[in-house]
Amino acid sequence: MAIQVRDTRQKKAIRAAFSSAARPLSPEEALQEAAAHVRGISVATIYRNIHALIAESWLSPVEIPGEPARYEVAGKGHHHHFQCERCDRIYDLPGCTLQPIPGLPGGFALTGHELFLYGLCAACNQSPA
Amino acid sequence: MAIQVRDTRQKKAIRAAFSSAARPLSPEEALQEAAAHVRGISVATIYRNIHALIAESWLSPVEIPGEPARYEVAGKGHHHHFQCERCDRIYDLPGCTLQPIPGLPGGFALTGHELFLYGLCAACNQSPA
DNA sequence: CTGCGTGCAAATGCTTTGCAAAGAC
DNA sequence: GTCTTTGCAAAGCATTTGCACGCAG
Repeated sequence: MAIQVRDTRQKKAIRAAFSSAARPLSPEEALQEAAAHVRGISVATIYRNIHALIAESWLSPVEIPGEPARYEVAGKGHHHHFQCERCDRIYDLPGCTLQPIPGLPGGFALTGHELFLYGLCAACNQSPA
Repeated sequence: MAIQVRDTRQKKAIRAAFSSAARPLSPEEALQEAAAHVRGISVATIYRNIHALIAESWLSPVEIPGEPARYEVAGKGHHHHFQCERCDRIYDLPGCTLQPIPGLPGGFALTGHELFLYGLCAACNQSPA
């Protein structure tokens, strides 16, 4: 599959969905957003365009432990994510405050890290249990 | 599905697989280990017993971003994991050195975290590229 | 003996892919 | 018009489940 180059109305809608979202979206969420502007858009198209946009470095994947991946517009620099345990939405957290990593077993080489925080988002935190 | 209570030869083999492993195992890895002792053991049995052992708090799941979950024997206390980018194996890291988490957006409540480190394990680090 | 647990195979849920038709340029 | 991208439906994986037989207690 070569990189997609044409600017179709589906691709525009998908870009718009991610651009206007304040948080990483799942393919399903992106589909719903995009479907509001392009009726009949299919999931396959969402997935194909997500991959194309990643190849263009316009999107980057946000892999959540034990959950389907989300995606967000690239270029935000190094940061981590917060998942709400009630609504399952993912939020961006500014920056990375990780201290120098300690005691790796001998012979191991470190190249990167991922940090996830869990809790309640503002919306869920305020609403009744 | 009620908790499984019988000590079948399959369950023994599965427990043995995780007990003797020095690292979290995927269901597939557990199957291969267990199959060496119980011929004809099926994947379904692996999954069913993994869930039963989790319900017994004997196993705990290790969810990896973007990868099928691994499982390890429970009771190790709070710790994190390291994934080798070459062989994809997961290793335990002793303890948690995470500093108090900083600037959460207003109204958010923190309840937990997950940290993953990536790099090369000792074995892969020494072998030719 | 009496069921619970197993193996098998069919069923999921999410993601990917083949193919003919629609549409970008 | 040409060649890419779409929509649909079928195929893939990892995991789950239904069912009849086999084995633990």
